[in-house]
Amino acid sequence: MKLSKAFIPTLKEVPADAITASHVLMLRSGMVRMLSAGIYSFLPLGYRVVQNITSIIREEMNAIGAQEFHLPALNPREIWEETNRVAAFGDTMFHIKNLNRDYVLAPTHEEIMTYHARNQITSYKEMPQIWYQIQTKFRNEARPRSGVIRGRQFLMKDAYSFDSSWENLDKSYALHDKAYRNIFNRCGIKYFIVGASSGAMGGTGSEEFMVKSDAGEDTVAYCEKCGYAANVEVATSVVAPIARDAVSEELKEISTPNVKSIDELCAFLKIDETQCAKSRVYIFDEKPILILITGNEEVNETKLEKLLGGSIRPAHPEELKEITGADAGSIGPVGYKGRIIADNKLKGRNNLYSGANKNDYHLGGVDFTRDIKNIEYADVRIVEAEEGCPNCGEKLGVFTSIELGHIFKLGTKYSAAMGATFLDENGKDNPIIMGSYGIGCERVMACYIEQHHDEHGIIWEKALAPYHIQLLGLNMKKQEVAEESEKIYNELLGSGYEVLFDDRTDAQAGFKFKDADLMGMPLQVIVGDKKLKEQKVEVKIRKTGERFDVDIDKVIAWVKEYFEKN
RNA sequence: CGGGGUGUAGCGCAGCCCGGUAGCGCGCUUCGUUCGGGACGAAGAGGCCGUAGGUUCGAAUCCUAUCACCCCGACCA
Repeated sequence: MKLSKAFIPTLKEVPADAITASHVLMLRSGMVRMLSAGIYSFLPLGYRVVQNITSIIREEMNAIGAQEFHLPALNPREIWEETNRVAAFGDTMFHIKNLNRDYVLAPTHEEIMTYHARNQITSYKEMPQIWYQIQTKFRNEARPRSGVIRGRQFLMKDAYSFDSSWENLDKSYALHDKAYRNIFNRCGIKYFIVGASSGAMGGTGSEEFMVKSDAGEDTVAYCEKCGYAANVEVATSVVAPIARDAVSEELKEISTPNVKSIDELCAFLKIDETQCAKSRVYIFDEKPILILITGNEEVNETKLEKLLGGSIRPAHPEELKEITGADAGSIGPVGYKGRIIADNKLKGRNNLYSGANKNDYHLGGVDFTRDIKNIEYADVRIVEAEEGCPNCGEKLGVFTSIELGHIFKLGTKYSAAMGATFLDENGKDNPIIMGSYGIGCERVMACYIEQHHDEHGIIWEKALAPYHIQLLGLNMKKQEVAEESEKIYNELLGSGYEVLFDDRTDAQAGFKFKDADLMGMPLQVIVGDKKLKEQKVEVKIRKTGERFDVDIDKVIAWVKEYFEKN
C-alpha cells in the first residue's frame, strides 16, 4: 500500500477525549474513529489488525475441530424470553420494535446456538460439537470507556460446546483452554488466568484470561511465582498476625472532638493505624452487624455476603445513630449489643483504639478478649499488595486488569430451559451439556497496544502488525530515491511481505519517521539519497530502535532473516 | 443512575468573570525556498461559538432548559 493513496489519518496531537494509552494510539495512528459513545469505526489500518486477530482465532478454533457459523445479530425477542434473559439483561439489551414485531440485538448467542442444537442434535452419537462465530455483539453499556475496551458494539468470538456427559464437557473445555493459550501466545499478549465461579451464568468451572492494565475494570490479586490469581472480591492472603501486647492497659475513654476518620484519629492520638479497630455497620436480614477491621483496611463485602449467606447493605447514617448511639466515626464494639464479626487479623488483640459509641469520644486500651463478648472472627477484609500468597507465600501483586477471554462450563442451564435434549445410550432423554467460550477481539488489539508501546507509538510484532514493513522514501522528489524505493517496494511485495510504502512527496523526512514510529510496523526500511550514494539503505527495528546499513541488493535477504528469527 | 468536567474551524485550545467586528497553534489550498527526526516565507480557504428558549438596543459571553462527550462511582452474560 502506498501511503500517498491510503486513508490513514494520523494525528500529531493527542485527542482530548482519550486517556488510556491504547485509545490514544489507536486514534493517533489512524486506526479507529468514534462514531458515538462506545461505538467505533475501524479504519483500514485498524481493520487489518482486527483481521489478523480473527485469523489467529480461526486457525486455533479450527484446530480443535470447531466449526464456524455466521449468526444473525437481529433476533426475535421471544427466543430470549425462553431463558428469561430479556429481564436478566434489562437495559443492557438493545430492543427494536418494528410494526408489531419485537426484536433484540444479540448481546451474546447462547440462545441462538442452543436453538439450532435443539432442532438438530437428538442423539449422543451426534456429539461432541463445537460451534463458534466471530461477530458483532450489542450491549448498551451504562458507561462505555477506554475506547474500544468497553464499547456498546464489539466484535466477539464466541464458541459453544455440546456434549453428552460431564466428562466429555471436561474434554471440550480442556481443548478450549489450550486453544486460548495458543491464541494469546501467538498474539504476543502477556496474560494470566483467574479461576472463578461463573456466577449468574450457572455452571461449575470457569477461567478468565486476564491482562494487567491500568485501564482494567477488575482488581485482582496475582502471584508471579505460582500463578495464583483471584479477583479481590474473593482473594485471600496470608498475613503475619499482630501479636498481643504483654500487658493489657485499662479501658479508657478519650475525648476526640471532631475526629472522624482513622487518619484523623491516628494524627490526634499519635498512634499507628494498626492500633485501630475500625467499625462498619451492615444490615443483614434486617438486623445490624458490626464488622471490625484493622486501621484503614476495607471490608470485603463479597466475602462478607458469602460468609453470611445473603445480601448485605451498609447501614444508613440515621440507622447508625439508632443502633449504636453515635454517628459514623465514633462507633465501636465495646458495649455494642448486636452481632460482631472481626477480621482474623484482629484476633485476640489488645490495647486497641476504637469508637466509644458516643460522639466525639474514642476508647483506648480495648482488649478484644476481655472487653467484647460474643465476638466472631472471619476473613472479611480486602487483600492488599505485598501480602502473602495463600498458595506459596510469595508476595502478592494487586492490580487492575482487563478480561480478554472467558471459558466456562455452562452445563444444562440453556439446554434445559430451551428443551435441547438428546437420547443417551439407554434411550433416555437428557439435556445437552454445554460450554461457552468468549474472546473480545478488539480488546485483544487494545491490550496488545497497552503492553507494546513507547512514547513514540505502537510497537507491532509480525503476528498482529497491519503491515510487516514500513518503507520510507525520504525525498521522493529525487529521482534516484523514487526509483530505488519503488524497486525495493516491488521486491518486498514479491517476496510476500505486506508493505506500507511512504511515497509521499510532500512530507519531509522527520515527518515520515514520526509517522512510522507512531504506526509501529516491526521493520522500517529507509531509502535516502545519502546512503543510496554508497549503494545502501537503512533498516530500523522498531522494537529496539537499532539501525543497520544494508547493501541495496541484500535488503530482501536481511528482512527474510529478521522475520525468520522474530 | 449519582458526582465532577467539557462543548468555539478538521485537531488542540484562548476568549466567557466584566455583553459591543470571533482569535491562536497545528492541519488544509496556492506559489517559492528547503529536504535524515513532526521545515521556512508569502498569500488564501474555513466557524449559526452543541441545540432551543429567555434577558438586553446588542449574547460565544448573563439566565433557563435540553442534547452530546469525557472522568470518578454504581452496574457489568
